[in-house]
Amino acid sequence: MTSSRERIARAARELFDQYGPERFTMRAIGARAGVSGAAIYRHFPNREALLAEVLRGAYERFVFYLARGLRGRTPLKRLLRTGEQYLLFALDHPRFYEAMFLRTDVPALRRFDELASGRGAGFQLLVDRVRECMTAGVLPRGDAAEVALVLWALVHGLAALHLTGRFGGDRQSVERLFRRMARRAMRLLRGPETPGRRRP
Amino acid sequence: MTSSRERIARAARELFDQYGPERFTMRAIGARAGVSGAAIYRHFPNREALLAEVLRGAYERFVFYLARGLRGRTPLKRLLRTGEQYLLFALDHPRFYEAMFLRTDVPALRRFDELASGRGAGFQLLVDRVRECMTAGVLPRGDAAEVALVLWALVHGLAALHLTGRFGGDRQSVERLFRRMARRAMRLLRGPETPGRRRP
DNA sequence: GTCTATAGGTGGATAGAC
DNA sequence: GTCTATCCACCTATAGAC
Repeated sequence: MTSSRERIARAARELFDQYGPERFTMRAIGARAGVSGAAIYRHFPNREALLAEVLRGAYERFVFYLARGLRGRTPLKRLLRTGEQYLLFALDHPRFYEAMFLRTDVPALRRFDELASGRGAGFQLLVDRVRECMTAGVLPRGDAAEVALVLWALVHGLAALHLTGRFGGDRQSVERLFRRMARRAMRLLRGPETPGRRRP
Repeated sequence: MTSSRERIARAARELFDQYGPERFTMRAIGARAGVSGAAIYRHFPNREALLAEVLRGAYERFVFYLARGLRGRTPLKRLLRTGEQYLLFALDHPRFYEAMFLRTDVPALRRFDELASGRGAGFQLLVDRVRECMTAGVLPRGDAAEVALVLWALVHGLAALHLTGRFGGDRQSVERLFRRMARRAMRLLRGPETPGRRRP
């Protein structure tokens, strides 16, 4: 037994996940939920509130992806896996990712600036993985937040260039490039002071 | 003596540079050029064509920025400068940069996919700088296009996170971080095989 | 060439019947 | 609660007077 509100929220979420904000119209959402556009206003005050609910769910899912990075057995693997899960979220939910990290013209997003910024829970998860590696001596000690920012820029840049069609390849090629990139970055981030394994 | 066509094109360019595609309406462009919205259709067939002209100019300016990277005195400096100029274009013309590299909902942009992709003149300039470094032995030999792609992702990620407000800092802090990032990346990209200057 | 007026479309939101 | 009808705002583009 699903209520109308649930069906509307579900329709809105699916519509946004598939097509992004452009087709996120009250009429289209209503049609998908089996009601008129006007009926939605009995359950949500306006489009903005409905969109906010959809995006809240997207951020939850995003953090859920990142948290899977904790499953790795070593600090380095946890860091790599966190980055991989970040990319997977972008590839699995391109419209969500675009809205969350690429666009600036979705007013409802302003409510979530905290979540999708250097102050958000997602980024903090990455910083924690970097710090963990530094503590374990896998990465040279330093500003964990800055290293995390560089890694974020790397994977975000890759995801963004792919999602906007600048990369030109398919999903598989992006995932492969990410793995090569991540390993190279980690190898390099050990710094010239510790090439190979001279200082364990 | 400036023709109406020139005044309209100029108004359109300035309007887009300042506010992006949202406010790029025929009425607003006409108002800025001192004519009505309808008058524009005597000089351009439709909004799309006018937008295409604006974006063509933006890509020219973009390549002009990148070409300044050629002024550096060493291969490494030319590469770093190319990246720096890339970032400067993004910071000087954020609305252009957004439209060219962040957005997917500007139909007129599809005409320029070549230019803003891995097959474009801009990217080729970067690949050339990387290959130059490899030839000079500053970078370890390898797939120049792939290394260029990683560098592109890095600087694009930084520009994109900044422009969408995820970075949180001001323009200066981004430029500073870029320089630290670029130097670190170059140091690291020499690879663990050649730390310091063991193989000149 | 430029104007005003307007056609024609889309989309958010409300009114009032049921 | 849900419907249809409608209002309002805003956009591109065209028609026809000047």
